[in-house]
Amino acid sequence: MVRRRSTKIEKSYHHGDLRRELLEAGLKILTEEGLHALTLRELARRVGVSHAAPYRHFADRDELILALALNGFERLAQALGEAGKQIRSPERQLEAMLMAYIAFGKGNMAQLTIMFSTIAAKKSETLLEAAMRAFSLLIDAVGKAQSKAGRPKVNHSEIALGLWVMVHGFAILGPGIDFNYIAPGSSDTADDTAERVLRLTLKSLLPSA
Amino acid sequence: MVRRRSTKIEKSYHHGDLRRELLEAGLKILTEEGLHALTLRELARRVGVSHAAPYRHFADRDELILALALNGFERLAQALGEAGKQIRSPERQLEAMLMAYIAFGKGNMAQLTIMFSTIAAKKSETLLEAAMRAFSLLIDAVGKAQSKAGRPKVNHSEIALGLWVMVHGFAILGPGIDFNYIAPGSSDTADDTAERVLRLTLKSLLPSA
DNA sequence: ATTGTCATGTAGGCGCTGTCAACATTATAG
DNA sequence: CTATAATGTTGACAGCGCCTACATGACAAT
Repeated sequence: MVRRRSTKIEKSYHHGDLRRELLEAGLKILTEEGLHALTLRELARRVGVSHAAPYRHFADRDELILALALNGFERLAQALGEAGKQIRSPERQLEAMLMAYIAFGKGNMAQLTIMFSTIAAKKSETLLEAAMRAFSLLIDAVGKAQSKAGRPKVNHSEIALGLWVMVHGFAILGPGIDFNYIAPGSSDTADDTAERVLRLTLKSLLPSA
Repeated sequence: MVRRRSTKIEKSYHHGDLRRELLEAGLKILTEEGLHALTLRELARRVGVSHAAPYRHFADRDELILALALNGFERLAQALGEAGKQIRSPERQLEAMLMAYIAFGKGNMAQLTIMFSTIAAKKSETLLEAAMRAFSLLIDAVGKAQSKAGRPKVNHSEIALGLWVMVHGFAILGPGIDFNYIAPGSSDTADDTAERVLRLTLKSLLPSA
């Protein structure tokens, strides 16, 4: 009994996969129009159900946002994981992960914002765990980069934390600030500037790189 | 003809200082309850005017938020400026400014968020200038710390940028993340952890510190 | 002082939203 | 096969941003 909407032929009373489609539509709205445009009624409209249907899957708007925040950490972890897939050098791999973080933020500003504002609201332990799962990828990468250089992993979690907040800052500030105004370097993009500063920091923090 | 509300005796048709009071009440709501609670009608209620009165001073809600973002950069610049007032050592002064940024974020999360999300919306040149005014304080501090060490100010704006995005990241992530989970150090607070990581980075980036 | 103009505040209404309660339909377990 | 739980619909309510029409008063020109 197929009732997926993919073929959009059947129109049964029960939708069949509403929660997933709500999340997909929600992510789309969030990405394209921002948090203010993310409304349960618009969501219902897009998916083709009544305005109250979403309440069967999310207690309220906050819970929808929380679900999207969770999805954000999962997608972030995946992006980080794939970033250095075919790079051998651990230092380059770390660098690729950091740039992947910034790229994720660039393409998912609103989601990145809710990811951390939701965490700050401290409503969900699950969300915190998802965040830690993503972050542990960074810690590991720093550790590998250090141990490849033959030295013990000194302060490697502190360094990872520092790098994390740094790329997060770049991701958040990047779209708004004209970095050339600040760090003149012929005529490079915000990404280039971020990369340059990041490399500079990396070289300072882990001398092997 | 005094008609300030401070003594709340007079009740004239015209308020006299509505825009200022709206901003004050708005900042209070923003700080205590967050952006979602910042509504023009609630604002009007608190100040004691009709629900449409605020529209004589702000074209719409976004413009109110923009004004609060501008106010945020002014308060941030002031906080940074006062941070190292009675510290002589340039390195310590820089460090104090960085910690002041984090402290500002801790006490003004919602405002800090709108400051940069509003900048990202690129609606106001004035706002960008205010941001640059605040940031230039950081650049100067880095420059002084470098030149005191007797060496040329190499990359000093890049370094300032790196530090900026870093403390911004700390300010945003700090309230949400349990840093001890990540960077175990007996049992220190998030602030302590931030300070430790910051000092570590500082020492790497400007060897004089 | 009188008057006209303009800034500022008020009253009421529109369409949107989140949320709830009551009801309809279907999946599914026993 | 049938009760029951899960899921979707309808209709309502209050609060919101924002608009228009109107009221009040500050102030400058006469």
